Amino acid sequence: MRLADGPVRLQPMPPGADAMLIAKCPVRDVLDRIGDKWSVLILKNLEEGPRRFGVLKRMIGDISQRMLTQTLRDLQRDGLIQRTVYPTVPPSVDYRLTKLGQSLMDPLEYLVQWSDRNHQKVRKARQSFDRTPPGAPA
Amino acid sequence: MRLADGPVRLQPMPPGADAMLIAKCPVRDVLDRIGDKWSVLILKNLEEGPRRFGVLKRMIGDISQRMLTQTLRDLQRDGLIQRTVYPTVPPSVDYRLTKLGQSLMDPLEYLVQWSDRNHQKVRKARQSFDRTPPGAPA
DNA sequence: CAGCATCCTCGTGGATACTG
DNA sequence: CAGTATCCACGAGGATGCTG
Repeated sequence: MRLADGPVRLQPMPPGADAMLIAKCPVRDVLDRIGDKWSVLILKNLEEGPRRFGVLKRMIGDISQRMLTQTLRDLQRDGLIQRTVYPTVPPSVDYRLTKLGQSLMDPLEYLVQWSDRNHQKVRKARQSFDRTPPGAPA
Repeated sequence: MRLADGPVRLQPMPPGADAMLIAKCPVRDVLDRIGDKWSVLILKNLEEGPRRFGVLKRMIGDISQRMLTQTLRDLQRDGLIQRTVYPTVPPSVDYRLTKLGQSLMDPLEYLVQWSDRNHQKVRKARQSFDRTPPGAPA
């Protein structure tokens, strides 16, 4: 796979050039987007169809107005969702997945499935680790 | 990425929205892990086999010692990688994927594939968005 | 209704120095 | 070699008030 634009570095690089290594990694474009706190939640909510701003806010519940606006904007910027403004009074706006956004839901679904099947194991590993820290007495 | 680790209920929600709660969404466990800056890069490097600390550091190049140590410990805590200490002098430690960790690579691979195929579209959408901001003159 | 503007907290992660 | 320990900059994200 391509984590970098070229082969993974075997030797240290001058600082700054290495930052580009990650910056150019395609999967980081995705992870930086869906890795944030709200993107996946919003995407999931839009999977069933167009949703208005207020509806999204109520559905998610514990998202601030600020973060909803900002995340929606970022998703739109990346071409994953489309924003439609209806010139009514008061204004109405809805959001929906673009084709690109819909296509992202497929790989995302695999991740969700893995999570559903394995989150218990992760939680158990976590508890076990916390009970018996690395520096534990023999 | 600040994800809630406990129950989060600020206001009453419509029925059905409860499933969207962050605290109850297993995929958050995964995104919280792989969504950080280094986890995927490390996991990818471990895909081919056990790697020692110093090797990982050189392979990745621009990761600080602190973040490599910390991310490795978090991955270990979640049961995704195994840490093996060889009591040599000087000490030698290697890391490898657990079965759980390996199984995560599959859904991750779909994400990587999607990224490789679509990151150009994302970048273009981004550029287009930045050239023509939402509040652009009619 | 669907935002924008502002202030502020706190977690992530970088830099550096030290050690068994 | 494989870490710890500290300090610190930055930005994500929460709270609140205002607006077209």
